[in-house]
Amino acid sequence: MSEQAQELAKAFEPHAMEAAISEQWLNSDAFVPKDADESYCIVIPPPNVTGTLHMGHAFSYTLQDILIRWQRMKGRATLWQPGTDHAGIATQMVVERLLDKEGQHRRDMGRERFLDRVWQWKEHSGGTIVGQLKRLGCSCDWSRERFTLDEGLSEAVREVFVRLHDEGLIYRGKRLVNWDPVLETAVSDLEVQHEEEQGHLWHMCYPLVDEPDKHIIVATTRPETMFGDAAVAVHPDDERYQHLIGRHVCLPLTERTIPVIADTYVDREFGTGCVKITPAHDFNDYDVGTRHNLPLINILTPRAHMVDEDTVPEKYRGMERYEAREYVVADLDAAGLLYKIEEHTHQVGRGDRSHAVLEPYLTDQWYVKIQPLADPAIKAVEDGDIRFVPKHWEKTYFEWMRNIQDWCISRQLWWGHRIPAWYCSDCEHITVSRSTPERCEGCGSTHIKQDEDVLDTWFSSGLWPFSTLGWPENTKELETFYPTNVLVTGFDIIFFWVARMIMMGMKFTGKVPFRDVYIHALIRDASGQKMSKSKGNVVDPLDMVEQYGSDALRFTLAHMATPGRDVKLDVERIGSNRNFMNKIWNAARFVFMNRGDAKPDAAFVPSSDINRWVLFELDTCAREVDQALVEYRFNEAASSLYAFVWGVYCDWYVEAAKVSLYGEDEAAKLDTQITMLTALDGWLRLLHPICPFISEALWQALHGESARLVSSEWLEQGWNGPDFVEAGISMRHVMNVVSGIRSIRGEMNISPARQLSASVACDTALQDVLAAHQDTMCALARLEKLDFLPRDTELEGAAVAPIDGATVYVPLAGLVDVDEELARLDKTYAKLDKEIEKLLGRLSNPKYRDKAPAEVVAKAEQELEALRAQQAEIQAAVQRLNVLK
RNA sequence: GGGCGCUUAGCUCAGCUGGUAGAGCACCGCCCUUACAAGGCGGUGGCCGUAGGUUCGAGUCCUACAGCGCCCA
Repeated sequence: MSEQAQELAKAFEPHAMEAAISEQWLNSDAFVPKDADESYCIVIPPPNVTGTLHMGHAFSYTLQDILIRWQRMKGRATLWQPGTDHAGIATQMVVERLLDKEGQHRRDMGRERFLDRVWQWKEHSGGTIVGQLKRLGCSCDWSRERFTLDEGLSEAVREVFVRLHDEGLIYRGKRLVNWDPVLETAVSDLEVQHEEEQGHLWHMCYPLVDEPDKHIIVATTRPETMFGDAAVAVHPDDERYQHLIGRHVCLPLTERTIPVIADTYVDREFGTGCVKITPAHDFNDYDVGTRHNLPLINILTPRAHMVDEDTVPEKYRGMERYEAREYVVADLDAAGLLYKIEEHTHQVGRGDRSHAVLEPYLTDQWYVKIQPLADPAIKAVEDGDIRFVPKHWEKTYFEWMRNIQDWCISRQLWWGHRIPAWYCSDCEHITVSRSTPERCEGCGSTHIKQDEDVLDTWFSSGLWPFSTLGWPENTKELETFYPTNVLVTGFDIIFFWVARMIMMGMKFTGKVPFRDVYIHALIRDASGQKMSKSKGNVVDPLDMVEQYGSDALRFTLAHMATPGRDVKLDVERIGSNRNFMNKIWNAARFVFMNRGDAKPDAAFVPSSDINRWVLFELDTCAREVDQALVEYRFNEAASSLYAFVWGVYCDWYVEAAKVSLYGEDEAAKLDTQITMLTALDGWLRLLHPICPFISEALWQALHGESARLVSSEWLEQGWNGPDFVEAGISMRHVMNVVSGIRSIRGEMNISPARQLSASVACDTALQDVLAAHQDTMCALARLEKLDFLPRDTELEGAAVAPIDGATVYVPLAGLVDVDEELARLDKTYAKLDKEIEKLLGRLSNPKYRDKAPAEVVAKAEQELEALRAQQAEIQAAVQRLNVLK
């Protein structure tokens, strides 16, 4: 037994092995890009610094690592740029919750102390996810790790802000925003989750000013906002209400009167066809208000309590919005002004972080004028400069980009990039500057104060592909790696992030940030539910790594990464792939036990068919894997490897190789030793991108401890010349014979331990081919004897397996009874019959013969002939057996 | 309301440019054969959601419908 085999444990044990390999990689420069003519770069979608690795991350990053490792092996200068995102709202919330437990609040602490606390927390737990990525085997260049709040990246943010501002593309405006009353910040349209909720439709009576005994009934889902009403609107063509347009109604519970206006926005079918218009608290009403020049009446505080102002009757001031609703409804009812209440389901907008019901709220915010940025970004995809994979995601992108709204970029948070704008208290001027200014740009006053707010996190993430490479400096990295090759991410952030990177990239570098956008699916649990902590159906990738090893998890994820479909993760699958890893492990052990003094040799041309055949199959597998990865078909790469390694190398090749390995012929033995090592070397290379740990460990066992697969070359041999093709054909026949015998054995329940003898009836040409592999067939089919008969020999008293070009006989003599064999033959006959009928149906159609390509017809005819021959054999066999009865 | 996706073996899913259905798991036999029982060998199982159409030929292309899911408003 060789040294390597002794070192390898009998069963695959990922823990220690993965840790050791990981350490080797991380303590070397294996992940640092080498110099090369061509480059390849992926920037990591930065995980949230507060986060821990979930299955979605594991999936996405596994796919990226596969691409990176594959390209690295193909010899490109390869950079996987890592980093994390400061995740403004999420991180601030986490720390606020911590403080809450200590009975503290950030407002009491003050900005500086609070931020100290967040940084402290970031230092403490910010590294968690990075450690987890390493555990997964991610081959990022960790020496280049970035954080969105780093100095360099912050500089990029200020640069972009100032430039956009100077060009008039960033402006400050007072308008309605989506306001989160719990977090007390504005959020963008994208951060609103619209959910259908059960609510009510309150029908309220607004009396007419000049006919107090008559009233208009308005229907609303938010009665408490009535204090902000500026009008009642009806549809201009609504015949029911023509006489009301232009008149006034009394606003109940107040002293105010408001006009009745006509606007086509009103849906005549909805409610009563009369709606209250509250311009300061509803997006649609805001537009109506603008058209009709209505006043904006704010009635809410930032925390969604009723304001302490004249607009709200004294009684309701300070009430929380839902409390106020109850009182308003009760008071209207008491006044006889509540007509009815209906059950009503409607869309409610909630904050995606706080889950609080958002308020349309009138505030001053900073906006990016987006259309000038969007146009080139749309064009880049239209022109094919950026390619979505799968392509249909383009539609989603276009749909959003073509209806894009100006982007609210200010957030009323503390954690993030502070807006580089200073307000002067002596004049109205706002100074926007890259560096902190001493005085007001307008009047020179020193009474300036920086904007309290920070920028939306996505504002900095949008710069990620070039800010991480050193922009705004013109760095070597930028020159080498930008535009990057592919962005790998989930569809859920096409708008949030992908679109913004394209817009910002085009604007500030003049180039697309990446050529391809590979959109992968979402990971769900085994029953198709989205994984979430609250549902408790989260499968923790680290648990899986713990249980089955990183390679098994990675292989499973790659295998399930079919384009355009969500992934239902079944833990059992990971278990079976762990078994695959064990299979690999043991196959390698076998090779090491039997390698002798041989070494793998990529230039070696084996002399035996078996050895040529396995290299031919390996070559095919290499092409398949390579092509699959070119097309981002990770599942096909995984399938090809599985089929080759298990189905070809382990199931057939290793078993067949034993004949020469255990035999006396030293030349044949060496031929096999070199081949099995060469093939192992080859498929470990192919396996490396998907299963880096086990492939690395075994490759080092193969080549010696100083060898590193991670920095080695991809397999590109070309074992596909005529000799290899021919060997493949010969082996196909050999395997047919073996399978035929195994079928008889299996179906007749003949013990595997029992040695059989068999005969093959075939023409001399095939006999020549098969005779060369007699030992192999005997070994694989467990035969003590195999002989050959002329093609049309009929052997009596034998079980029959017709195969392509031959008939295999296994003498029954005392093995099984005749009836059993007859039943088996019947079954086979019926199967063939079905096939034949199908083919006949096709071939008997003259149009088919006429129009189908000649080679297709010829193939069908050949098949038919072969099937008929097999059927004839069975028929003959049945007759012979019947004589015996 | 607009858009997108899915529907194939008991389960989870492959099936790329149309050539006549595959895998894993499960299940049923027989085996602890000196790499591996986390294994080996053999086997059962499918009107490819429904209805039309194009075609010599449709799981694959087109249309409609149904069910499920997602996104946007």
